[in-house]
Amino acid sequence: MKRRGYASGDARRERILAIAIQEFAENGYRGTSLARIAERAELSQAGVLHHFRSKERLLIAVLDYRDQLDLERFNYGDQHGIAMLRSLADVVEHNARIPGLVQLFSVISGEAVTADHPGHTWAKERYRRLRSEVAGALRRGAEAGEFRTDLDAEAHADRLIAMMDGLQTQWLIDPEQVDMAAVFRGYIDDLIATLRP
Amino acid sequence: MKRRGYASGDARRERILAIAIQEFAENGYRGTSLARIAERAELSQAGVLHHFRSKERLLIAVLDYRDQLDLERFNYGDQHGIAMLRSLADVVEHNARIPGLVQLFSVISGEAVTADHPGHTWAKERYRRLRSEVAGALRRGAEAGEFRTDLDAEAHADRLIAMMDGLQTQWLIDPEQVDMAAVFRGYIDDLIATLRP
DNA sequence: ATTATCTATAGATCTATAGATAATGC
DNA sequence: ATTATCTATAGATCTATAGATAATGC
Repeated sequence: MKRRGYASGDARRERILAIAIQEFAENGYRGTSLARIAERAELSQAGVLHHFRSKERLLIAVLDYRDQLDLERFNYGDQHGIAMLRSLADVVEHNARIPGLVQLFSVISGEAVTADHPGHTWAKERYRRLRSEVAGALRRGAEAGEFRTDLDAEAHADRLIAMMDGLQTQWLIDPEQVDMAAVFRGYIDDLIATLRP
Repeated sequence: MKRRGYASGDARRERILAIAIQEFAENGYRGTSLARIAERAELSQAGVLHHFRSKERLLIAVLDYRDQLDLERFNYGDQHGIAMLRSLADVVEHNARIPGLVQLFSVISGEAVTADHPGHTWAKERYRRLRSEVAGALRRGAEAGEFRTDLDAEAHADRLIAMMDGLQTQWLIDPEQVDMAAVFRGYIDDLIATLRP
């Protein structure tokens, strides 16, 4: 069995992770170099690889870390129906205040459409989980009488996720032009009206 | 004044362009190497740079070429109202048959959120043009009596573009799980019903 | 004369590993 | 003993340029 590591090591790992988030978000996986991360974390490049065995493992660690942050903030399983939809709008509003993390996700998802990208499996599973959680919450809303019972939960889940992602891309590329949070909230309001039984 | 180039050169440029589309689509700008393109086009890496003066210029040429293909297929300015919305659904259906080109756009847009990416300006202008064209076509639809007159054309344009892009990402990452064309057509149908005066 | 190629190479990168030394904490 | 570092380096890349040679077409 393995020991956990020394306290100074834990702190350093946190620091590397925080910097790696910024670098991957700014330059993607392929555009990011370990040397640059090492420089900013004030240790040697080999030092970074002592804590994370390869660049690929570092990316995975970053993605897991981000997922964990999300989970702490927003637990999809807790809500359903109209409350869940409004929570999604809150998430988008919150995201508008953290462009760095949004960009990480957006850039990596874009790169990861290729099967051999180290983030491919992560992205695939993330979408599957998100889709089934949102669809489930919609179905529970219909059962609770908040939505019409003939709604296509899967299709609406796909649409909701697509709308969030698509607005993110537009907003990141040209923030002046797109009020991501307002446009998404408009969509949610219209959707609630449409789905009313 | 400069001559246009010899016939054999034109053919070679076309070939390089076609291969570059595939490579940029597969690996992004940063993940693509001129050497690999050269190998596939059967000339030396320096030969590629004779035709396109730098890697950056090659990317720009690829993006312009793709825009031109799009323009030949679909002229947004020609249509408005419900017909325009149905045409958008046709475009998505067509895209489902050309994953390579869709992926090029998706990967480059993802990378290009960073301001220093060579495709950043291209992406920005592309979104602005698209947004104003779609919004204009919606407004003309309202004037023609097809849509209610209080519609927010800009917001709906943003939503439509976001839906197309977002569904593309999901579909590229996990084609089995998402029927991009069907989900988008469902959105269009619902939208037409909602916007009816 | 212009264009299309090639080889060779400068000058930067990059990741990952080997092997050494120092600090930590059971 | 384990962990945290470092330096040094192997072994691959990469882009862009210089300079030479061959083909094209006014």
